[in-house]
Amino acid sequence: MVKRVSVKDIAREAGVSIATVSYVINKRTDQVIAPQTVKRVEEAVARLGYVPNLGARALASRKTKLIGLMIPQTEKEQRLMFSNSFYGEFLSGLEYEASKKDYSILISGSRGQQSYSKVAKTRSLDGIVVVGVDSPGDVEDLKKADIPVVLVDYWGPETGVNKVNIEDKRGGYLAARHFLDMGHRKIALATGYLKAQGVNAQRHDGYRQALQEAGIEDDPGMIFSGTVSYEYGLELGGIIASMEDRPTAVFCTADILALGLIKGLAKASLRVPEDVSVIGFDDGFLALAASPELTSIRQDVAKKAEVSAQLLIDALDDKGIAQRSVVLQVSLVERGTVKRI
Amino acid sequence: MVKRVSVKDIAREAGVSIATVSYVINKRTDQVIAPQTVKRVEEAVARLGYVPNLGARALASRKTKLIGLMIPQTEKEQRLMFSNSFYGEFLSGLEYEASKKDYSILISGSRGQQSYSKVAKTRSLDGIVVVGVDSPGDVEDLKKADIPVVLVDYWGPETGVNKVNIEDKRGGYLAARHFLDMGHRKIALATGYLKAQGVNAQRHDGYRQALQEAGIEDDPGMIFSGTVSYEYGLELGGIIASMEDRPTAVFCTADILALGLIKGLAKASLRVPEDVSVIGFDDGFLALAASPELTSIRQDVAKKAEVSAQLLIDALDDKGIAQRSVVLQVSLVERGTVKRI
DNA sequence: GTGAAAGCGCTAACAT
DNA sequence: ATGTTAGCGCTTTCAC
Repeated sequence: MVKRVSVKDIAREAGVSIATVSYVINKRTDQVIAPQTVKRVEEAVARLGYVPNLGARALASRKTKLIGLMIPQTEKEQRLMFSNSFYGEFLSGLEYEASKKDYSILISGSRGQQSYSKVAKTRSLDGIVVVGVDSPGDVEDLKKADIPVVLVDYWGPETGVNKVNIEDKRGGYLAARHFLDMGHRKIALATGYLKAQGVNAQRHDGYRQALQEAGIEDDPGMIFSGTVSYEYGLELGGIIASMEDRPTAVFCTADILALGLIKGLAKASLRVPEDVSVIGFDDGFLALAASPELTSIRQDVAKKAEVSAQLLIDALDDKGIAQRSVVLQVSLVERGTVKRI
Repeated sequence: MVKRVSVKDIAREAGVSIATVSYVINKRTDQVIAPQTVKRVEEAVARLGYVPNLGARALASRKTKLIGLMIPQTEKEQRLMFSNSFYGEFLSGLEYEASKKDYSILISGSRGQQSYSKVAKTRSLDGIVVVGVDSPGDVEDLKKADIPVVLVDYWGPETGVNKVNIEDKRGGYLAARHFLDMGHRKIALATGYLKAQGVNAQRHDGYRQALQEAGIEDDPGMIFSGTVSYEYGLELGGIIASMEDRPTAVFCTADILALGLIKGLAKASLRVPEDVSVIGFDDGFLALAASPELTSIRQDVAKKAEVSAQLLIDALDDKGIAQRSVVLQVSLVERGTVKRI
């Protein structure tokens, strides 16, 4: 590595001390520096092409300006789950907001003994955003890091952390309610795993509540739970097509699941919505790419990311571990995959 | 922040010097430490729950174990382009490979005066991967960072950097050739912007070569260039549908473009492949989600990411800025969107 | 207004 | 086989 330009070099070049250089670089208002000194330093900075070394700054100031984004991993291979475009979109929004305040994003999973808190300490993260916490144990671990935390898509009761959610339960309710309004009675649910504190359990709750209100009793045979993937949807399409007492409608807790399902049904010569009605969840561009276009529960992922960044950065600014909880709205977007019967 | 456990604490606890602690922690083979001393240190580490501070280590060793991933930004809002799932998949693969060697990934764009080289210096990145370099100027800038670089999807002539590409030109050739073999003569191209050193220009070249070989002369009216997005595809669908001398086939340089196009055509009551044949590029899950399933040029994104990580880490290990170039294969995957005429 | 000096946590000569 | 010590580049009291 070529010789780095450091504060020392700037100090020499400008004929001042390194402390003064530091004051100028950080535009500190509590230190009064003569305007001409400021100018000399700034010129030296420009002339020598100085850029601060955030690592060194972090060591001295205990602030890295680094935010960790923890993403769930695929079961088989332990790869970060960016196949689901939801995560990419979230990252995109988070980075956008964070960069406005000069924070960078470090991506990580929690592989093996690489726990969240360990990554946080090793990398001296200022704060951490976790999407889809796996278990309450993870939250406990996270607290050990002793930095502001934002939990996204997690419905656990824990306090002392920030939370960002959407109205998952209402989403499930809206979907099932819509099916009911359209005359359906046999309504299936296709979902990711139903972890106790996860979003799917909430969506399931909402779905069930709507059915109950309509006097329809629980039918475990109508609940299909697996991975949130196109492949699982595809598989389900085949399974549902071959059921003897087939549902007339299926609520999928993710658009990607719905697309797979529609394809799976098509392979079994079942058409949507003529034979089976479908509602998805997310309402990303996938919903529009489907044919017919997918009726779906809309959530605003960019907003979710923006709010997450805001809560975290606010907490970081306050120097305290704030605790807030935000729940964003969802809505039903009607398109072409639900038929009145 | 609670008191951090440092090497000093471990040294005191184990009754050794901090140098010894460092040696043990880093399992250095050039230093011989008595087994029992190693044991004492390791016990102290476990007892006190010590985790190294990579920031401090970086300052002393000049290695951050940080790899920067630079992603193109959307024009309007300057958000990282994770809407295209290609980038998410790439990130996923890169992180997976990098984490095996204890490297973390820092995500960044190049907003405003935040040039690649500046980010690299500020964050003391060990190496950098840039997907879809914008301009030759960026490459020049990148070299200023003076660290190993991997350029992905960039066909410039620059030396001194690693490059990872796929057979873009051959992909374009295969697509056009296939249309020709199926009897098509009026073949349009739908693509992202044709930057001189970009992948689209290559795919365009291959497409054109195939047409030329078939004695078909260039027709600028058959080239449609815009953003790589579902929306642009949609728009094109409408435009193409209303052409008086409409093409019978369209080669899209991205699946997402093809999906939009198919939908746009459908809105104009044109069916694929009955009225218009379509071939996409990437062959990700979108190709399967389309109906009918999309004929597409397949590329292996996970492999691309893996190779990128490998080239970079090799260069990092060698302490030199190696220079290698890898070109991965593509192939035509026939599905249901091309009709023989 | 500005500077001297300590120290953040760690590595790497160089001693011993 | 282990310890001493000098930084890495920066911020931050505390003097002057």
